[in-house]
Amino acid sequence: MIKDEIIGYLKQLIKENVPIEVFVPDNEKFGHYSTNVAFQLSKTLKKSPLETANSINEELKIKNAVPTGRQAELFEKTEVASPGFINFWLKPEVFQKETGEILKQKEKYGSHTAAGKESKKINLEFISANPTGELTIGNGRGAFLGDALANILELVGHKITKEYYINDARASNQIKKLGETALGKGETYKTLYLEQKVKGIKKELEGKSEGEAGYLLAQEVIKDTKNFIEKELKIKFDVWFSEEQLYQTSEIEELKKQLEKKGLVYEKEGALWFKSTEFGDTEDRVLIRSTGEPTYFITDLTYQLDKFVDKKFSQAIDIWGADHHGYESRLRGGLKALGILKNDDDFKIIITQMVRLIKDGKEVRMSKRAGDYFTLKELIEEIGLDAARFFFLMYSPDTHMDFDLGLAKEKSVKNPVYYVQYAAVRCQSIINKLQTTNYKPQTANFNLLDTQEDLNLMRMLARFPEEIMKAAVNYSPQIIVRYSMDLAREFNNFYEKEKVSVEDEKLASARLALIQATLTVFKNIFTILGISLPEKM
RNA sequence: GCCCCUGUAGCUCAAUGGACAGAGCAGCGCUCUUCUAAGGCGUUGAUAUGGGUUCGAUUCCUAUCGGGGGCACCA
Repeated sequence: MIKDEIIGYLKQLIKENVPIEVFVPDNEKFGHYSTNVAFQLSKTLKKSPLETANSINEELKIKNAVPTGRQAELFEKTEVASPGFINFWLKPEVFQKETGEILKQKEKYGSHTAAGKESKKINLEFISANPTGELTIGNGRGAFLGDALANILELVGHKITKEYYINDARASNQIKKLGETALGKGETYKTLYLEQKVKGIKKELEGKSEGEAGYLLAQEVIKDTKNFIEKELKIKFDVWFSEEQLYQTSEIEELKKQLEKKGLVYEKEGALWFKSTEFGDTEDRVLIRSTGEPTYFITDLTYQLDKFVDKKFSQAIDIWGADHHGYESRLRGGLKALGILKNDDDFKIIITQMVRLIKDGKEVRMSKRAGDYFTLKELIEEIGLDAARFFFLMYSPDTHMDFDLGLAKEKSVKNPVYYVQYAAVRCQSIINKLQTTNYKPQTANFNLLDTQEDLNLMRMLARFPEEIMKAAVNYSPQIIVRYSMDLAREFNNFYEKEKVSVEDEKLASARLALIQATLTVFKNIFTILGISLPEKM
């Protein structure tokens, strides 16, 4: 990454141990890249940030004057700006060379090898919806987030296992309630969707207990869900983990003993409680009910423990809906008590906030139980997978999203996803049209590309690996979505002002190669986000 | 009452503690004999409120006032 090269040079100059940050400033009058390191240094040096920045810049200038230094190949100009920023302008060759890298690395461009740093083995669990109905729009948010995040983390060199936890235990209350619904003895989950599923397995249900009936019905729902996730959402899970299977082992029992041994449990009113208040929870929680049945808590704790102990993941990432947030301190406390977590990040929980669905100016209440909810399936039928993915991914999970159905549908042409796709399709279309001419992009001389628009586009392309890294470190796919919009804008600007088919064939070849590089980055972005590249628009 | 998010432009959302707070949509005015006008250019417009920490606060702390969600021997 270009950014890292700059950091490398600064490290040679700065002996003090301070973090060196280099970033792309918002305003281009502050340079291609910029650093605030003088502010950090001024404290230890007891000089003003401006003085500090000036002395660093003087050293940079001296080194830059030596024609053999690599540094001299990097900086065109460095400048100090009040109150203490150092701004860098890089030579065109830096970006011209980087554009060549894109064409060389192709679909690998943007990825990082985890050499030097430890490549983590990460378990990423998401969706994990209860098998009591179809996936909701809220599930969709977690689904797309998890899928894109997996792609991003893989690009920076981690090994990701995508996992779906199925809450299908016969002994659980939820499955029993589902069974009641299946047998017509209760209406907890009564929906049209389930009624149809029940019809399909009427014979098998006869004479079954509630737990068994619920389990059977759950299997039908899961079959559907799995199919929907793979075929419609285009998400591929590595592991589908069944809660019921956990009940078949002795692991829950063993965990109970382990906690007892550590003195972290006590009995009260016939139930076994975990002292979760010792780990930051607001109250203690039941592990084993007075009926002798384990709660979801101990089952889940067993499951999470299994990720670290048996399967040897170095990090587990869970994506939850907002309604589960209260559960975090309990579960985290349990894992801490067992000595599993070295630091908080080992078990990373990402909470996605609610999606409010607005229809005709009014909020559509979504409840599985009420049965009048708008499903993810319906949403995708209405606005398409690309738009759905893009729209959900462009916002931070912390945002309480308002999703206006009418708007999404009616204005779908103006949805930002089309803006980005349009730019990519334009690239493709230019390539299709011109690649049959005498232009030879494979022998492109990028040094010929030196107009403002050429350079702006190349600079934007060169940021891609840096954006991937930023997105990975912050677990934030929305960074890539925002970047894709910036790139589309930069490309459209380029398109307005520069042409590929110019008289000078060498220049034309270079331009065509630049278009190819742009398309490559677009394709890589689309792969991360899971959206398609239309052939025509 | 306690806990988790959250309050930025007319609307939906951005901004690892950085410089003049950015986009899209909506509005207004330009722009297609040229590789896709689903494009480009210009323009109007915002950090809920009061303290604090800092060279620097939309960001961190605190109080107040709003909004969403959660507080089960459900999962």
